[in-house]
Amino acid sequence: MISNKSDFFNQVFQVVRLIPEGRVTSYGAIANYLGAKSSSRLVGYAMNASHAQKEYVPSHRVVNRNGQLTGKHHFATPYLMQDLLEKENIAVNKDTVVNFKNYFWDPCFEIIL
DNA sequence: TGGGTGACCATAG
DNA sequence: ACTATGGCCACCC
Repeated sequence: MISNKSDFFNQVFQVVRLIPEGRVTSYGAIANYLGAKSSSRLVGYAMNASHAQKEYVPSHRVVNRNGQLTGKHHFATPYLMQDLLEKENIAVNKDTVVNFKNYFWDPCFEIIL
């Protein structure tokens, strides 16, 4: 149980905050963890509002299932997302996380229920 | 109240 | 291998 509130957005934000430094996950994985596996679009939609949250949400650690930085245009600058990832020792090439599988962090598997 | 939208994903051709 | 399409459902007019 991530949050008592049934707020979908809130739950997404909570999960994203749990992503460790130097790791990434996918929209689908988060949606799956929240029990809405087909609603991965909602996760992306939620991230759109992540900047407005009181608590910091490391949305740069969330990429699509191919490891592509599809949301980079929604950051302050298009290169910010890649920049933040590289600061966490995650290599990015052509908008794609190198060795994405290696860094992949699946909430279902990593969070102890 | 209802329809459009989206930082996605899986499947079909 | 690549493109098209449908589903999904919370959110915002």
